[in-house]
Amino acid sequence: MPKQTFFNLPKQKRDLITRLALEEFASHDYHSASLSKIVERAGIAKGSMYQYFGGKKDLYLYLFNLVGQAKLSYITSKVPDPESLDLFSYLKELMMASAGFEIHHPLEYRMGMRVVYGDSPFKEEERQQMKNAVVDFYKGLLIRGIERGELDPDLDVDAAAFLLSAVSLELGSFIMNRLDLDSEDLQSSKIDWEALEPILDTVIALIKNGIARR
Amino acid sequence: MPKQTFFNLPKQKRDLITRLALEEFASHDYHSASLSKIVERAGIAKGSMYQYFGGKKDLYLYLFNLVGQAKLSYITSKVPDPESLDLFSYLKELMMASAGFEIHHPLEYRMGMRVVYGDSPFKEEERQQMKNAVVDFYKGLLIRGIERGELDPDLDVDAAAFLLSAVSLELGSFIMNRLDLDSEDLQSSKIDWEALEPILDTVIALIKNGIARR
Amino acid sequence: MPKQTFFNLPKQKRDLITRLALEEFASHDYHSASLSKIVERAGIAKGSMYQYFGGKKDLYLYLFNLVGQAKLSYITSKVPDPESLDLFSYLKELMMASAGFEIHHPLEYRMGMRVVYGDSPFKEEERQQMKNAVVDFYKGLLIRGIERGELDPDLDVDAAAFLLSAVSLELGSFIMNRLDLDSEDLQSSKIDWEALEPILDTVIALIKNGIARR
Amino acid sequence: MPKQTFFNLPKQKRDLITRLALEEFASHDYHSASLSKIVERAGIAKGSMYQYFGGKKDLYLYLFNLVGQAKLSYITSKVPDPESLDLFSYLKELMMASAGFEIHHPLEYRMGMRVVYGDSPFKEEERQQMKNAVVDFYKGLLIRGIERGELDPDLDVDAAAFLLSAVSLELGSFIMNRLDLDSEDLQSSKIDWEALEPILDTVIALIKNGIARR
DNA sequence: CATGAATGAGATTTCATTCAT
DNA sequence: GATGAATGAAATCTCATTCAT
Repeated sequence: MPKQTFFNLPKQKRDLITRLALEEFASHDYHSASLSKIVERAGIAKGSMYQYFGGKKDLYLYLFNLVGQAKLSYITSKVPDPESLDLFSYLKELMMASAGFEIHHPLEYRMGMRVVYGDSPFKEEERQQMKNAVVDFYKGLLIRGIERGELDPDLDVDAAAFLLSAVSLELGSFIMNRLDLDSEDLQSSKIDWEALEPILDTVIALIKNGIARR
Repeated sequence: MPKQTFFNLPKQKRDLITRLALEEFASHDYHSASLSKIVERAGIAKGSMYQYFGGKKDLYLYLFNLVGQAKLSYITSKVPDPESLDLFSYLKELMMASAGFEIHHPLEYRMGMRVVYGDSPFKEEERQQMKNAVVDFYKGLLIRGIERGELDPDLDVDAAAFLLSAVSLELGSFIMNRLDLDSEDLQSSKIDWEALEPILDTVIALIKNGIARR
Repeated sequence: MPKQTFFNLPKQKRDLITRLALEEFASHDYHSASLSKIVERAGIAKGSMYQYFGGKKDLYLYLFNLVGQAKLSYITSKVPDPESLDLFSYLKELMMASAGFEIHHPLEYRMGMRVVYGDSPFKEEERQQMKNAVVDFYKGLLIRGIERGELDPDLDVDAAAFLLSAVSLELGSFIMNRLDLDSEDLQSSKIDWEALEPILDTVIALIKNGIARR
Repeated sequence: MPKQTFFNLPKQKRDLITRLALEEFASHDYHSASLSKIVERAGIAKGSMYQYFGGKKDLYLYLFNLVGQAKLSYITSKVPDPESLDLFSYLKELMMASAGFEIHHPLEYRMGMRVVYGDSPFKEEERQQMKNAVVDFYKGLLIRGIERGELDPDLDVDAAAFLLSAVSLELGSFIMNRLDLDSEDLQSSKIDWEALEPILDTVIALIKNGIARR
């Protein structure tokens, strides 16, 4: 919840501040991230940041929400209507979109990871809620899958949702490994988008059928 | 590599310092963790820490090794000979032991997670190596499984190892959720150890057979 | 290269800081000089110094340049055109001005001596360059003297320049001795300026004719 | 004035400590020189230094005296009886010996320079006394020269002594320049001893006859 | 006599935040 | 609304010195 003054800024300036702040929080811990560095790079006065935001925490929360919205709208725009696909196709689209976000918005991705794993001004409770939100989303998906007869009604939905959430959390790391990329490649976004699909096919197949011999 | 001074301390004091340092590094990123806080809580002089350790980084590396050894010896002591079990039984034992460690050594567990995800004095390269070590371990396991005919020779070993590593990373979080525990419960270790087994059975089954309807 | 912040300060405050810093660096080696002491005496916050300067080294370099400029402008203002005087008269004027600077700017003088002889953030190479600059200046003077027929063409210019540089370095010490002064007298500047001239005459005569019997 | 315990040490150990301490004080300011570093390198306990010496200052004074004695005995051993030589030949021998000391005992030389120019636990008064001791020595020499008819009775003895003292202080620096050496060459003592003589001849001639055209 | 752990002062530096202009 | 100087707490680390064993 930045102050109104922030939204009164010319879009260009607002975006500059947002981007630089995001870069800082993406590459540093909440505690280690430095407002001083941000304002220095942005070429604005330190006091101005306090005209725009209530303080460091306020800025953090703003970016956090921004990242969440960005991810949501990215994925929403890429993934088709869940009703039009069977569960596993939908899962694949979802994960491809998710991977796409990580690749095309590496800053947002890395900030998101820090929210989950690193220091943050959130209480532990709130952190758990975030993780649960993902799990709950997958739970909803699975329940619908059962209702539509795509999944076994006896499926342990909690456990399966956990499996999906664990995979999706680490998926980015796996893809980078598989494509032999590193963070810098992400920045420059020279990703072979079509190379993504077979990787996801493989992962989804494993989730679907397990690793056991048939 | 603490200095000899540290090892000459009476065990009680040494353990106190180790525990307090571990608590600090378990609840804060490397940069945010504060030597000053540690010595304050330990009731020792600031200079004394520098008699014991070369500096912050030295202390961190010491704890890091400690955690690694603790985990290794814990798991080694709990998990039976891999040759005497089929793959999935072994996996279950492994993950139970792993979960047991997380439950009974929550500080060590959280410090370990920070090494993987948070800021650290390690170079990115070294961090990747650690993650890869886990994946490689699972790869070895899977390859043996194939050789023993327990797994399909066509299994994508990399992808499957990634799946296992992702699950094992998040397993602690899932168990805490399932048992409705939080960090404080972990500290007091009032865990129903026998409640663990069915949870693992479920997870292993999912990994084994996937989530699809049969 | 202090920050703009420093130059924006009211002259009074800027001068206070400069003077106190100069006093500290004049009476202590670079390593021993203490920013903490300076800010304490100046009655400003520790952090403020870092608004003004990049750090200890930056402050040191600033003072170093200040001293150099002060000396240059002082001497330039006192010493007449070298073309209008014979070599030894010019030398005398030069050394009188130099002594005058040492007497009237004792802090600057002592800081300068420390740059030459004491610890400093300069590399040894740079220190040599400074010393050489003085020697080179005298070499230039001597060469011109030869060209103008005032000196023997066979004069060993290097050795003579060394002699002049050695004398000029220690001249202040000699004058203080001769006039029975100490550092405190310098501070209060109760110097009999006219007493200076015969001393310099004597020294110049020695340099000119040597100490041997004629 | 070290404590008796120091002199009770086996010579080998005593020399080791002396040498390492000298190295430290030769390359650092009094303030910056570190007892900790010395004992670390010497492999002895910190407390032991306080059994040997009253403290940092005591150690410093001990080394200071040692250096003085070393220089005195070195020069005494090299320079012939002053009665057997004319003044300028004696001066030349003196300065050659002095230069020889600087070259063959660089640590002692550099420590001596620090005593004169750098920070030290001596009061300013004491520092002046040391400088004066050198000047007084040259004064005695000059007075004897006058008495023996080698110098003009009207010579300004004070000024001439100052000249000699200034030259002798900087002589080392000049020689190093002339022979194109640096500190490291000193350490390894690969000095062409015979190259020294003509340099000194030149310098002495300048002192003797001045730089003026005849 | 030797040891070396303990101490606390003091060093440089960074940071979030406030507030007068 | 923008500025940026001022602040002081807090961080890491080094050091000379003491003292119990």
